[in-house]
Amino acid sequence: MSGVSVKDVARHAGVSVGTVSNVMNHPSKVAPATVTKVQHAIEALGFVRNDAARQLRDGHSKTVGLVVLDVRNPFFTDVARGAETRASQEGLSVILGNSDEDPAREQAYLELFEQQRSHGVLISPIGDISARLRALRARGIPAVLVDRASPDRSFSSVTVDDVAGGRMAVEHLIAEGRTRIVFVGGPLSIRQVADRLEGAERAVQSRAGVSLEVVALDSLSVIAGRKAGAAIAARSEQPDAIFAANDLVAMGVLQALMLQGSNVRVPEDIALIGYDDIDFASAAVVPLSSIRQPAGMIGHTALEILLEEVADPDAAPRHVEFQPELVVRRSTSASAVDAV
Amino acid sequence: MSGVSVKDVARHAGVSVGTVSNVMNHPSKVAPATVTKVQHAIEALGFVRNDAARQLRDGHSKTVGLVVLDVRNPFFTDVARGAETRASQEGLSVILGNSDEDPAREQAYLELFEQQRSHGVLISPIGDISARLRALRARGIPAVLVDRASPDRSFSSVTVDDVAGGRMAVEHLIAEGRTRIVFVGGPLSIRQVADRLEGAERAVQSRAGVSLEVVALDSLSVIAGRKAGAAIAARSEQPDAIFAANDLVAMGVLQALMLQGSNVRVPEDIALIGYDDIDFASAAVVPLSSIRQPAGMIGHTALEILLEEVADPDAAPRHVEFQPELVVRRSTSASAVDAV
DNA sequence: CTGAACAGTTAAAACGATTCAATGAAGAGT
DNA sequence: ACTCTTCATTGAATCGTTTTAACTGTTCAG
Repeated sequence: MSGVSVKDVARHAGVSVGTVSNVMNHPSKVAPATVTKVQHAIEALGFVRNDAARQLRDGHSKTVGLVVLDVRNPFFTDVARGAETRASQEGLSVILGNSDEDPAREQAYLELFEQQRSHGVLISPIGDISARLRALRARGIPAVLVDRASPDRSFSSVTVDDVAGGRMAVEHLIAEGRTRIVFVGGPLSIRQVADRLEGAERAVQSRAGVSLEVVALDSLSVIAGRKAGAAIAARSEQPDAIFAANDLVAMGVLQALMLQGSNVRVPEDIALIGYDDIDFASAAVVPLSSIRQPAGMIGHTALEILLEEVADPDAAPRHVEFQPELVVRRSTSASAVDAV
Repeated sequence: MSGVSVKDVARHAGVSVGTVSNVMNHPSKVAPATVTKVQHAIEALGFVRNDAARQLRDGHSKTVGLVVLDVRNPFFTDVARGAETRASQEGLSVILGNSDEDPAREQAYLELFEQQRSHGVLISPIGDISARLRALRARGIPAVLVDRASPDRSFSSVTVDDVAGGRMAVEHLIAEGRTRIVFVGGPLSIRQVADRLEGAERAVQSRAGVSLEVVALDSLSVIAGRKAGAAIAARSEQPDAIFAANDLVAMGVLQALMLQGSNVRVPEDIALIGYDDIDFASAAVVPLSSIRQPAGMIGHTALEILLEEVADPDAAPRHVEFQPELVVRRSTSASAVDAV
């Protein structure tokens, strides 16, 4: 039922299997008449190449693995789309893996990509996986870190300057006259979170009379943000500004602050700024100020670098760092004309 | 450098390749002492199974393909997560393909899954692909339609009753006293959109004095919604309610209506309801009423059915239909206590 | 003490596409 | 008429795993 192989095509077309293969992979090496003859046979038999066999022969597959922290975060789906666009130009497919911030799942995906002998791997790591990535590299599978540099810079990376982003966010809050600032985010083991916090701390250090408190979360989700927001809304002494580690968290915080019964006004009582500038930020209850990152560009660039490493495995690692951008909307500035 | 094969493991452990394979796949057939010996060799050499070879041997891969209309729509990422959860219990991986509502890309993904001899395919189709799916089935790759039934019911499907959902949305608007209703959505070639519209029409038919106008879009995105919203805001004669074909569109419409300069109030002047109840709906400028679909459940169930079909290819197609649920928030009812 | 049953292991035959060295055929040049 | 190219095609080997049939001991029932 399912087994139509090159052999069948060859027989049907009256040529050898080698010729059938050439028609598909090096048509220029084959006489035009033969090409059409073979193509007719392929058509007639409904032949579809068995990718496993092809992969087995040439050692690696036509796929690129991408492991992200959270598929539900639009930032990462944008990264994925960027990577996919570039990949498809090379005839590669992107396999999207969702680690959900779980090191075990991250491992499982790397294992899968290794078994599949992927062309390469793009990863936004959660745990310390340099050992694992080194093993992959030894096997001929390069890796590019996305949204996070490797501690020892031994792997290429495409990042956004999260420290700068964190600083921009908090400097903006300070410029708006805020002094009691809370950072909401976590886990701090995620480098992006730690960096944004570090940026925030630096912004505060240079100013007298400004305090920064950290509310740690165990995941960067709307739900976690909601919980933190509710806790803050219930306090007797409230901060006058909140910097959320990403927009999902910010949306959750915002929901909690605006709940019926809470009498917190945003931005009058508490200013709120997020991070990523996802599509939904501008459509929030109160349009959300945020730090914009060029997500699609990041994916695109990461794949570009990966391709270079495939072509030249011994090339020195490259580190591309994009600069984030402050987007001011009403959640931090009552008078802001909301950018869209 | 990369080539550690069973043969190497076998030599290192002093056994035959068959035994190595048995250690990995049927450990009970092998003497305990031999098992540990082989495992040590695997460890020592850093052996990782070549999936292509395995696939080649047993005819099909350990992956399931999933093609969705739009990865950026949280509804679909939720479906994907549901499917992935179930799949990983069976040791299968889900390959997520994004058709972006483009039939050509949809084709490309099906082609890929066919070449990879996937276990099966879950698809939320854009074009008419029954012929293509029939070909897949003939090759032993079952398909389950997600969020859309096949016209001739020859393929299993997991759907939500979109006609009922559309009806619920518009009946709710009518119950709130609205009479000049606009449906914003498209393309109508997408069955979900057509069904939701049909439901809307049915709701209107039964009521006198209620009109329904259709504003067609060419894609279900925030951007497209924004454009439609702007056009509606600029009219001299405005509708008093808008039913958007999904939440992304609704968010776009909402952004446009609330722009500085527009003096449309939601819900006072125009009530707005979306579809899908994505996480962000409750965090919108004006919390968004919507029609909730059990996204994760849909993915989970679709995969479940797929597994059944893999086990028994001749089983009759199954059709599971979930019922949608109305979620009322402030965008349609000023007095609503916003559900979260 | 023979034969059967059984456990553990092995060697060899698949799976299907690709590639490369070898072969054949057809012209071109002398 | 002969070699020399050039072009098209072929056949066989190869990739790494799994499986099956065959083989070797060993144990045990009769």
